[in-house]
Formats: sequence, structure tokens, C-alpha cells
Amino acid sequence: MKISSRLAISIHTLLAIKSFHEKYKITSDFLASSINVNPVIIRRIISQLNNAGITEIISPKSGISIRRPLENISVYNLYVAVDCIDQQLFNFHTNPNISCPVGKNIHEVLDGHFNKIQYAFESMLKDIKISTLTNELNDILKF
Amino acid sequence: MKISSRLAISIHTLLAIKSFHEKYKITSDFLASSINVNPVIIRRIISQLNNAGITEIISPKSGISIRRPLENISVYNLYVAVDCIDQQLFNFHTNPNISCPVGKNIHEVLDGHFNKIQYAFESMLKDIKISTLTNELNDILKF
DNA sequence: ACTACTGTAACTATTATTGTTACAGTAGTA
DNA sequence: TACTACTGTAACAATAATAGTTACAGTAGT
Repeated sequence: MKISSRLAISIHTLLAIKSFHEKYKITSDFLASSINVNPVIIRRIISQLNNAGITEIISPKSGISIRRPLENISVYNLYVAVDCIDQQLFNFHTNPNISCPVGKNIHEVLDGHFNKIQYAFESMLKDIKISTLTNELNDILKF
Repeated sequence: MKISSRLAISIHTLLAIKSFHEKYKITSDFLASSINVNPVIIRRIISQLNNAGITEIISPKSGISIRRPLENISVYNLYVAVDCIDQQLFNFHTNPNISCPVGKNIHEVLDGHFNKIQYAFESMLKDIKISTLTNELNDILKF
């Protein structure tokens, strides 16, 4: 089980747009060369970010731009936008035997714990803003 | 992305063993009927739990038993035993372009955040002991 | 020898991920 | 208007993980 690289790629994408948008026109080919994946992968992710209102393309000639202030975009927003999750983080066997006392109550025992962990996990993703990441990147680049 | 149902099944397995080991002989068929999956699925999971020293089978006739006190078995132990994880929770594009300043430093920016979240996530799994879950199940069953 | 199991191989189906080529559509430009 | 440079997306392939099945050899006790 791994969280799709779409999450890391979408973060990389936003950092690259932020770093280069003044000097270069941001195209899927441009981003693909920094991230080193096929441009179609980038276009698919950008398409998902557009749908989520995170990025936009005004016109092919003007390139991809970020629509919201970076402090209003969290890693969780990207995680949702690029479809890393499917409702429940923890999978569950579908039909526990309800004529067995354990099977009948296993959901009641586990759901609370699983939901609590999922909530905490998602909260941690929410706590990371893209603006924080760009600041950290800039600090590294100063040396 | 979902965490394999092997985790929920292995928890269910331990709760069922704990609940029924005095009245019934615990076999893969017995467990399979409570969990409602094919007995081979159970045998594979039991095999992994045996390797992790969590359960054991003294002999086919005596059935499956739990080897450690339930307060010494955490959900994290099961999570590792049944192979829900592959080192890193977050996947990463393999070859960011190191001649690009963003590509060169993306790991330095993200790794700390990702590792911190993974550590916290695993800590939450460690905090749930099987003994807690059996107590909660027993509380439900009292009604 | 028989019985009741386990352990595991071999196979299938399904799904997700990652990647590729190809091409129609579109917004600006010459 | 034709051209250029892009996007958006379909179609396909490869790989891997999950979940499930049947089959059967091996083994511990009876």
C-alpha cells in the first residue's frame, strides 16, 4: 500500500510553477522535464487540479497558473484533487458473519479506531500548506 | 489507496480466537465462517502471524492459539506482520531532474513532512492494543 | 491406515498505477 | 485564413497488488 505518486508530483508541480512562472511559460512539457515523467501524466494531474479550482489555464499560450494563494492550498487539497483516497482509508472484509457475535460487532469495535486514525492522518495533510513548502524550498536555494 | 483488508481480517481473527478458544477448536474453517472469507485467506494470514510470533499452531488437532499476551500485540504489529506497508507510505516520482533547482531539492523539502506523517500514523496503530479491542467487544456483548 | 487439519502452489479476476502514442480541439499569431 | 503551440483525452499496454479459488502434499494425532 502506497499513496500514489500523483500527490508528490502535484506538489512538485505547484512548487515549480511558483519558482518559474515569471521567467518561463509553464507548459506540461516544461513541468514534465523537471519532474521527469511523461507530459501526459502532468496534463492529467493538471486537469484534476483545474477541476478542483487549484490551477487554471487561461489559454494555451499563456500557460498554467495557480488560482489560489499558496497559503490557501494544503497538501490535503491536492490529495483529494488527485484522487489518492477512496472514502475509507482502511479496507474491510465485506460480509462478516452477523450470526457470530464477533462478526456481528467487529465494525462497532473497529470503525471508531479506524475513523479516528484516518481523521488524524488527513488533519496532518491539511496542516501542510504549499506556502510553507515554497518557503522551505527558498531557504534551501539561498545557500 | 486503501490499506489491505488483511489488517481488519487479522484483528477479527485474534478477537475470534480470544472469544472462542475455550469452547471450540480454532481452525481456519472456523475462523473463515465468522469472517466470511475463503479459509485459504485465513491460512495465509495465520501463516504470516505465525512468522511474526503472534500466533502459533502446536498441532493441527489442537488448533490455532495466540502466543503473546494481548496487551503485547498492537494493531501495528499486525499491520507489519500481514505486510500492509512497503517501507515508505508515500510514493515518489523516481527521477526528479536534478539539473532543475526544484527537482534537485524536492526530496529535501518533502521527505521530512512525509516521514513525520508516516511516523505519527504508525504510532497511532501502535497505540491500539488487541487487549483494548477485546475489552471493547466484551462491553458490547454484555448488553 | 485414517482423519482432520495446515501450508502452499497455481491459477484467475479485478483494480490501480504508471506509462505510452495519437489526435482532435482551441487560442492566439503571422 | 492558415499556422503554431499547446491542452485534453481516448486508447492501449505493462506491472503490481488484492482477493479469491481449487487442489494437493505433508503432518500430527487417533
